[in-house]
Amino acid sequence: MSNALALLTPADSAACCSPLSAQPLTVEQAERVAPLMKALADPVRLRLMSLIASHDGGEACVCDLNGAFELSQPTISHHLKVLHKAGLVNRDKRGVWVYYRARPQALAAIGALTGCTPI
Amino acid sequence: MSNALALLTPADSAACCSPLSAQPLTVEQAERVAPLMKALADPVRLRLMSLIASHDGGEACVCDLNGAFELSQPTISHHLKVLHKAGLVNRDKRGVWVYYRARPQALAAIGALTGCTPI
DNA sequence: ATAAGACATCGATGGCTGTCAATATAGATG
DNA sequence: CATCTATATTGACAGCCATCGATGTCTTAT
Repeated sequence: MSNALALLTPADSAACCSPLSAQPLTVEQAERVAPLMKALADPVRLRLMSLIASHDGGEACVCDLNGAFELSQPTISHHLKVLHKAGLVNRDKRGVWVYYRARPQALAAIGALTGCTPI
Repeated sequence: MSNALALLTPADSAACCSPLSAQPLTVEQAERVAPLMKALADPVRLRLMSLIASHDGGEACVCDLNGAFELSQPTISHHLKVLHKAGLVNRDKRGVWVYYRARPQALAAIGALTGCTPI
């Protein structure tokens, strides 16, 4: 699981706001960010990510998430796997339960392109 | 072409940074942002958007864009159409040439979720 | 050991997507 | 009008994706 987060050098980030508008993205930058955005570009996964990130401690149990959707348990499991493979969430099994924790750096990597980078 | 940009109320934006982590997205919010992100979640379209946004005057002629990729002209045309339908760029035909112009509000709508909202 | 619960994986299916070659459209120019 | 150039549309194809039911795995409880 290589990390897709080292997207921008400090110099890039200095070009606040929207580096995407500051200068053309390199092929490499585009190919690193696109999978992140793709993983998040789904209503269910956006809500999952938001539910996890806004939950107490920045993490949520799958048992909390399944009930929030009118989708089968395997489908939710699939979406969580996509988020996990993209590096947007960490997975932590504790006893019978599995907790997913948001990785703010991953979100920031997208925000760094489309919005304003804090620092 | 309904506008997909009125994503967050001023109250939402006040919750800087990463509203996605502040409270769970509503179904409606998620369904409005996801198509925007989906349109941008492709390496070619990310570069197209960046080329357009960073070009002089925030707009670029298709003739400038075709040469930047090793893809057929119809394929670039297709990707521009996707960006246009998502509301990420405006289309302006002037004579024989077509200019695409970035809509910063659209980018900001994504940045507002994943990063920090300026104002 | 057996059963029950939490979550993941598998296999299938219908729909969407990126790409191209071929063709169409429309404006400019001779 | 005929032609050239810039861009879009069409049709086809291979590959990916969201979803489900069925099943597997692992952990705890009885």
